[in-house]
Amino acid sequence: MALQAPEGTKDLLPDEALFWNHFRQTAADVFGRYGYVSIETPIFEQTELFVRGIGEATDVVSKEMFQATSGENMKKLLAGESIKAKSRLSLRPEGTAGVVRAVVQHDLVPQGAQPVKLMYAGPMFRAERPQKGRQRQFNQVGIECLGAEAPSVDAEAIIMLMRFYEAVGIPVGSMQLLLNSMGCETCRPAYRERVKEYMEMHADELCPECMNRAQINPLRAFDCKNPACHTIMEDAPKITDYLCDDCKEHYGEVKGYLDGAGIAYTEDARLVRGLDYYTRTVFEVQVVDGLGSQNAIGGGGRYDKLAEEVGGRQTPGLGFALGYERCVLALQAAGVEFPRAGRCDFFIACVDDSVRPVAFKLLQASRDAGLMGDMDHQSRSLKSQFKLADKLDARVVFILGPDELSEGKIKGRNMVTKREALIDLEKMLSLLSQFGGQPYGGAPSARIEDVFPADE
RNA sequence: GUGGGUAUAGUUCAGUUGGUUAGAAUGCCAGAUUGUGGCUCUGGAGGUCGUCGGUUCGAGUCCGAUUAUCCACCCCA
Repeated sequence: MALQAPEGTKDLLPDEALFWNHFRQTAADVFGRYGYVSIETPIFEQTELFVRGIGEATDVVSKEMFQATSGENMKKLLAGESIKAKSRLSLRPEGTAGVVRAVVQHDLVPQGAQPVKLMYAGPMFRAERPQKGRQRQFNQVGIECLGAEAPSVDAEAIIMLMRFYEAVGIPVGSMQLLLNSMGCETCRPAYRERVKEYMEMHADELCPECMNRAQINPLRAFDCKNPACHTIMEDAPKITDYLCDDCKEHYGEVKGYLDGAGIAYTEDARLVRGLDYYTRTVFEVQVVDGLGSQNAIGGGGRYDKLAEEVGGRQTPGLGFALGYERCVLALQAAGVEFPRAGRCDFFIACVDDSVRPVAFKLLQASRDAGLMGDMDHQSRSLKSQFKLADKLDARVVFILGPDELSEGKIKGRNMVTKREALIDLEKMLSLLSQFGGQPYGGAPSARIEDVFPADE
């Protein structure tokens, strides 16, 4: 049997790849206005980064990471030998840890400096069982802001996130923004203890898994889908009642900024994110249609201790990530039209093979001048060539045959108006050559109207 | 890791209580008189029915295994 893409992976075929590019471009446009600039970090990192950054007890790290060890080291591991810590590599399961590592390594936020605002877009890897809205390799777009503790940064990022969804076409009414504060190192431990105590009081009513959570990370029990646990946890102590004064103030100011910007949100004391690094503000955006049970299209929060965790100086941070594939599902559910394939200025149709060399030369000159066009390479009938031109959505078809060539002309046909006219081949070539110089990547570029005016 | 569903043409799917040469739509290719697209019409190519085994005179159809995939749990974007 023919080989196929690995479990949980998906090819982005041309139309989809086109939309992925559009999606990233939109993100760059929106986030760029808020001062975010791109960063590219490796797709694999030392495993230790994720263990320390995300947390050893998290599901993401404890059971969902793809190891990416070299062949030599893999042999050693299989033979039961140990390898150096720095040789233990993993494919990144999320983007934040790598970005924070880069910020620390290159000291992008020197003491007392302005905060740094970074964005990224690319594939993440988690060895989970695939289902709707969940793949083993999936694409995320995310941002990280390091060096600023102010609540305005939190609010700004949330506003920016919602603006992005809107820009990319997700109906505002289909989204719900959930907001919570998880406290900091001074108030959360006490709160955790209270939740743990509460859970132990209700030990016989909670599922075994939640009782396990009570020991490792009690707050995660808020996420349990078991109805019984759900009702028990409804009455559990709420973090908002236990926030220290600083956290309470911070959270209040975030909400104030959001209110002022007219951003609707739902406070959800049960919103606890599954990554250990989160502190204070956490948020998640869910959609109602199209996503099955994986209904979060984006989420993030503040992580004021993460930089220290990976060996840097104390640097407050905040970020979010949004899942590309899930956004696509949400867009499809909302019936949003996807942008079609790119422009095609012209197509050169050859009446017979004798004119192909001239057509080829003209085609190349046109491309060098900045036009997008193509010709047939299979000696197809003129009729077929027109069909092909139509499929490419060419605006103009140039027809070149022995008749035209003998007079030094070429015929053009506007595919919309159906107007046809003969133009001088030499004039066309010299016109195109004026756009030479830096044909690719440069500004000067011919338009199809320059060569074949739309109407006269 | 656990549970359930599905597997037939490039794609989306039919296929009767097991019975001769496995179908449709769409896509692809070619024609419908002279060198011209979309619409329409006609024709054509394309499938060892996921794989292996079993029951049977006979299996796309029934049974088992296996693989893949989808959905759900867990968790996350």
